[in-house]
Amino acid sequence: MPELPEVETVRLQLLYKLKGKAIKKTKVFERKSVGQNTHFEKTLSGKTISQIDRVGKLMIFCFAQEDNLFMLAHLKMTGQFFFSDKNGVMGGGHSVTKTDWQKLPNKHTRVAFTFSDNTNLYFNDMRKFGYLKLVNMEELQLIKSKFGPEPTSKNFDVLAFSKKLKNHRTSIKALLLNQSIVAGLGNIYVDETLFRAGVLPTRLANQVTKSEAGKIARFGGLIMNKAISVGGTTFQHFTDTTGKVGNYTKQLQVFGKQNTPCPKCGNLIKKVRVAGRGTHYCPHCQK
DNA sequence: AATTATGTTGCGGT
DNA sequence: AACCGCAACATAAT
Repeated sequence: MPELPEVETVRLQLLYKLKGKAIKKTKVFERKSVGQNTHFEKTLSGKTISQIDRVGKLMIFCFAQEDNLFMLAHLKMTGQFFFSDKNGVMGGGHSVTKTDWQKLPNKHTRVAFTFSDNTNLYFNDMRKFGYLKLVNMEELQLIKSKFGPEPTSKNFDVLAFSKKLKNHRTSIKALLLNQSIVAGLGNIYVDETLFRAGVLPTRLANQVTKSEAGKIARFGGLIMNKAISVGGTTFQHFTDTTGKVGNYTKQLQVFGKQNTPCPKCGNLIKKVRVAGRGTHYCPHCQK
């Protein structure tokens, strides 16, 4: 589930915990989760995490004294990270049940790292869609170049976005899910954004006016920044080390609210299938 | 018990 | 090129 706000929340928590730590040992339980790379463990041995960046929903681990090695981490639908030290476990990813973190590693643990101070990082991923992948600078640049701008960015070019919409005749929902158009929105925040902007998910992208495109961009950024500020929609953390507790779930207006009254007009929220995804909207407020 | 849904993305086919 | 549908996989809910 993690969309941009959730990934950003996880990134910040991991950065706080992992910056400066040297990898002592890596254990791969599921080779598929590291792109079948048989040198994964050896390559990371002794490397010190210096930074964690992010583009869209993709995290990018950087290492000290290494300008040509990066570890990409994509959570896809069910990926999670857990960090454990003598104080307990902290986790981030999709929603978590007790058994996920009470005992680690467990049956969903795909990769485990032990650092030189004997703290641990676990990558869990029930459905094995997510991955950790080692790349060089050239590969990283290529991957980065495929992402569109993020609506959360101050420099987001609304006019360029509006013009881009004119080139497509698929639904606005499908386009907002396309990470090469705008990066970071997923199924939940697309529905929330279109509700706030008053635009039906089924509207063809090339029929969206400049004014509506502006609203979509503005609300998309606003909603995701707000979600980041409260720790995302589905992120749960357990031994709270930062003092930040929060959950955007409470602020959802339409997602998962089918057959309940619209918060603006009171008509019932509908759920249909658009672009192959469950889609929630208000038939009265969205045109 | 079989079917359907789930937060993502990349692929192959039209 | 743009777009659709589905596959990747596991689990919970209907």
